[in-house]
Amino acid sequence: MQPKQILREHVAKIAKLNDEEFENFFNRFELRSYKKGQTIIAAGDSVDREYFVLSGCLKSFYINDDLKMFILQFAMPTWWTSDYNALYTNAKATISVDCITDAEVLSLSNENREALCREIHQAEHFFRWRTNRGYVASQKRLLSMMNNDVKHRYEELMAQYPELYQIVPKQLIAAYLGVSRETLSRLHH
Amino acid sequence: MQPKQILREHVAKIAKLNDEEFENFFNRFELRSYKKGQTIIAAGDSVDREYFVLSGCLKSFYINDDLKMFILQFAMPTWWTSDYNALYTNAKATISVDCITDAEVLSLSNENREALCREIHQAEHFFRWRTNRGYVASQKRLLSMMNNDVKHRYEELMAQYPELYQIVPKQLIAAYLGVSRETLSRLHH
DNA sequence: ATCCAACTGTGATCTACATCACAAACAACT
DNA sequence: AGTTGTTTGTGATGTAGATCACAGTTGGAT
Repeated sequence: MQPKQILREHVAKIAKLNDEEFENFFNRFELRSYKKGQTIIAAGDSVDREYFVLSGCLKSFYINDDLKMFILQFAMPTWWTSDYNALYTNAKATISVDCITDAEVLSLSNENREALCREIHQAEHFFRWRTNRGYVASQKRLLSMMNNDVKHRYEELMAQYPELYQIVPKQLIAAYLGVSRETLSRLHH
Repeated sequence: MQPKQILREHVAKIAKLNDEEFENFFNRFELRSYKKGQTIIAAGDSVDREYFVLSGCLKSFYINDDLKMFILQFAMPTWWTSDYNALYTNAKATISVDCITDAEVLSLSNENREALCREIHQAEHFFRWRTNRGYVASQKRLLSMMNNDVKHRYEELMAQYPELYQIVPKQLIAAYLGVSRETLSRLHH
């Protein structure tokens, strides 16, 4: 399917844009391709874009002082990702984003998003709902983190995204669950 | 300060509403007062409102099968709270909200929020930014949960909201940090 | 002032998970 | 096919924090 069509169907679920509006909407994006392992945002970078995944799988992650990695999100097709704190506040990135597989994305600058939101009321509506969903998902994950043990969290993740099992090395799944790769490996006993 | 003025200043930080628009905005809210300990949303309820805190302190929390409580948020003046999952999806509440102290709030129905967002572009803008901030804060907390030990998380919380120490029983602070009250108590050694 | 309920501190013990160390399996490139 | 790096499994040991039990303390209601 065409990038334009993918985005159109995604947006149509939430916002009603006529052809002219969607044309304007789509034209604000840039199509980009990345290879497996390529970095899109590195910690320390200035961040002025967010990314809508068309194909492949990205991860957004934080690396602490002991060089331990924590994964915030696996971004699959039709997911959005960036370092939103940096993007919204003009701070330097503390979250990095890179490619787990080859990937195609549509990238949108902060400036263009805000322009769209100004020009097209329904665009603002769309981005409001997108973040609402993200917020609810993030709270759910926080609760699961506090409430459930690793096994439970692992099964939850696999139930929700079975395709991850194929694509993503287990040490990355461990970094998402907030557990050591050794402990994750021992789960199958 | 008057409820109207508190809301006006809060909204003005993000959205530009003229007098007429703000009048419409404000009139959609209902002023409510609650006593310490009163429940605003109980798990299992239908949820059709969210709450803007004028004075006092609320908590939003989840209680698991073992009757253990986890606190999502302490809602202080100018904070918003609800069970947003339930509110957005029309599901029954899994998150409860009640009053840690006597409190005054402005409540806004889902319907009225959506009407405002339809009628006033800047209202939609406001609610988009409010959730953006919440989303970023929630991700930060998730990372801190995975990365830092209890002591670190406790100091972080106290640095950010020193007033909590006075108002909130320590067992509730423990429930926010995701730790037992005994462990929190032993932190001061 | 007194009573009851909610809150806080502290010891003893238990457990989920981390860390370290090493070996085996797998993939990728030349 | 062989070399190199990346990923996974598994044993041994260490530790942060949970849980249970009980005592002391605070605070609101009558």
